[in-house]
Parts: sequence; structure tokens; C-alpha cells
Amino acid sequence: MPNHKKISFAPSIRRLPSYLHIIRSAQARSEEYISGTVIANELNLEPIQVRKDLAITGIVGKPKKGYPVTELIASIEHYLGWDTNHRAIIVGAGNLGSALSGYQEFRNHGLNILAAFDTDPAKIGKTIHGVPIYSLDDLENESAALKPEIAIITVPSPFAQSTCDTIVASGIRAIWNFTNVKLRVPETVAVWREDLSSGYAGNIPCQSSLEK
Amino acid sequence: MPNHKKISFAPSIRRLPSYLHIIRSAQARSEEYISGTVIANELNLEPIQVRKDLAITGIVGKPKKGYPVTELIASIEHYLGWDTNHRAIIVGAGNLGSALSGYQEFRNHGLNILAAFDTDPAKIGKTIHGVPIYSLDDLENESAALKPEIAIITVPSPFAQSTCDTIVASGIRAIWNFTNVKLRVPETVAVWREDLSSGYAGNIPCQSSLEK
DNA sequence: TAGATTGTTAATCGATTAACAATC
DNA sequence: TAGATTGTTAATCGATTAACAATC
Repeated sequence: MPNHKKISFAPSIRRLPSYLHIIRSAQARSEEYISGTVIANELNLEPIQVRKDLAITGIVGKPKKGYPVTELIASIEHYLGWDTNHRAIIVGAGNLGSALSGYQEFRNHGLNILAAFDTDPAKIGKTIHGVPIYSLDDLENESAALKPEIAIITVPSPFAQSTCDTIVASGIRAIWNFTNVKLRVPETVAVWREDLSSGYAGNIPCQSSLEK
Repeated sequence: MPNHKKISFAPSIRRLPSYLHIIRSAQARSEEYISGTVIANELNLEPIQVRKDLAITGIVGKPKKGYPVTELIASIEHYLGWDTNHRAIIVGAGNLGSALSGYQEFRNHGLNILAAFDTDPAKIGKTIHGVPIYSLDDLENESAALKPEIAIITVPSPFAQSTCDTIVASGIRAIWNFTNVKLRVPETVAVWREDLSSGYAGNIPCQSSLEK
């Protein structure tokens, strides 16, 4: 993962993937340039916001024409770190863990899931969507071999912290946390949280008349 | 869903679920009051931010003691709309749809998944985690009977818009979109987007040394 | 009472939006 | 050239943080 020194720009970064989606469809239509205005219209945003957001990726546009599509895609993907592969494991092979194991989009973003871990003896040794399931007890051993950069936590909340500790002990420095627990980690470990249970309703609709 | 007229407060609202988690554990320890300072310390936030956030739920605290735990939980849950039940359907019974069907946390937040819809004949008529799977063609009919308020879209991206149109046609006004597509909907329909494929890496770590 | 904590009012900070010159 | 679009610089807006009086 690229580590954008000067943290922040978070809101801009969150918008980039949706731009990417539009730009890719322009590419599919073999268009050579796409303007910030076009992207903005598509997403009901202000053109100036799109231009400002794109600027952080380092892309340079052409007055009158817009941004070169191919270059722009590369620029955004690079900025998001989607152009490099990352080795990941899933810890917790329940419903959500299984779903994420088979989630094709991750691979498109360079996220390769190498293994899953669980405590359920009925699951250990099997595979889900081609991903082998190991015992959680073997996490440290397997990690030494697999060298994952990222661990995705999909265990039930009560086990989140202890699982996290195991992950940290195995040397992994990046965690994507799908539980509603705020994990305690050393300063050297980065945590993203994706709490589906609070995602809904906790959030304002991201589009709709309400949004102004 | 409660419709907070004056939109926004979005950042505050997003923090409320994590407060709730802490407050509930205080309740589990039979504590009568919890202070904003305690919550803030637990989450590495500023006390003033916690107080401001809690204030939007309408809770009133007691100087020196803090906020009454039971009342505070009720206040937050009410504000988030988690104290009322919502009827939901899942459209797309693939990996993710199945996972969400069995996701226990949703029920805790008042989200009841009544049915799933898919186009795969092999799935139609079966159940996932007790949720019956119907044909997507029957969505309009079944909706008339089930009267769902919310539709959760977990179909592959290329089918997202057409699925969305069917959902809107059936009269559903709230959509939780798990694809990376920006859906086109009438002004009367609210859409939340939860794009897992861009969630990671597109986001700054939500906790860690990087976060300051 | 003394002191911790709330809630209000003001100050700061950052992100969004506006204005506009530069450019192809 | 004329005009659409970029990118910069300034203005606005909203959220976070600070300061502090009120209170139990």
C-alpha cells in the first residue's frame, strides 16, 4: 500500500474509485480523453471537485480536451495502490469470510487472498472458492511461509481482539477489520474498519434527493 | 429510517456506532453513568468531539457524572433508527448475498431480511440461513406481499442498474447498494453505497499511528 | 466545598466551492 | 480565433477543537 505521507485527502480518496468506474467505461467506448465536467455530471458532483480530486493523483489534463483516459486510469490505480499485488489472508471462514474469499473484485484491485483461517475442525483442511482453510493455531507458522501483508478479520466480534493479537504477533502490519470492535494494536500496525452492521442506517444515504 | 431533516452530521453519525459499542460494555459492567471522557479515551478521540456527537441524539448528561448509560443507549439507538424494525430483501443470492442473509448483527439493529431474489434456477425455491430465495421475476409480486422497505443489492455489477430499476418499480424507496455502480434512481429513492471493492486501499486506515 | 464533567460560545482547521487567468 | 476546459488562487462553508461558564 502506498503510504501517502501527508495523511488526509480522505474524502477525495474515497471518491476516486467511483471516478475510476466512469473513466473505465469511457475507455470501453474507446474514448481518448474525458473531462472533469463529464465525470462530474455522471456523478452529480461539481466539476471543480472532480478536478481537485484528480489532481492529487498527479494527473495533468489538457485544456479543452480533458484528461487522457488511459493515463488517468493508470494514475488513479497507482495512487490507490491497485496496480500492485498484495498478499492477504482471511481470518474467520464464516459466512462473510467465505463471501470475501470468493469476491472477484478484490483480485482486480490487486488483493490476492492466499489462505483462510478458522477454529472449526469441520472447516480446517477444506477450501472455499479455492482458498485453503487452515487452523487458526497455525496462523503464525503459515504466515511465515505465505508472508501476507494484510489480514482480513471476519471472526465474530467477541474474538476480534484476540484474533487481532495473533495476527499482530505473526508480523502482519495491515488489518482490515470487518467487526464492530475497535481493535487495540501497536502504533506500527494500520487498521481499516468496515463494520457492515453499522454501515447501514449509521450512514446518510450517499446519493438521493436528501443529499441536496 | 428516521429522516434527519437537516442533512449532514454524517461524520458524527458514523462515529455513534462505535460509541454505542463502548457504552454497551459499560452497561454490561452494570455502570450507571459513563462520561464523554471515558468514551473518548477508549477510542483515542477528543472528549469534546464525543460530547458534541452525543448531543445530536438529544441526550442530556449530568456534570461530574456523565451520561446515564441506559438512557444514552436508547438515545443513540433511536437516533440511528436501530430501535425500530425494518423489512428488507436481498437481491442477488451469491456469496455476498448469502453472507448478509446470515449476518446476525443486522437483526440486532432492527434489519429483518425477509427474502432473497436471484435468477439462478438452481437457487430459486431453496433457502439460505432460513431466508427463502425467489425468482427475480417475482420481485414485484413478492414485494407486494412482503412490503419491504429496504432492498440490498448484491448482484454482479453489470446487473446492478437493471436490478435497481426493478426494485424501484416495485415501490421500494431505500436501497443499500453493495456494487461499485452509481445507481440512477428517482429523487424519491435513497441509496446507500457500500462498495467493498473500493473500501480497502481507497481508504486511509481508520486507526493507527498514521492517523496522528 | 472542590473538582470533574457538561454544554455553550468562539476560534481554528480543513474541505468544498467560486472566480478567473492560462491554454490548447 | 472562440470557447471549453484545466489548474491556481481566494472565498466560503462546515466540522473539529478550544475556552470557559454552569452545575452537581
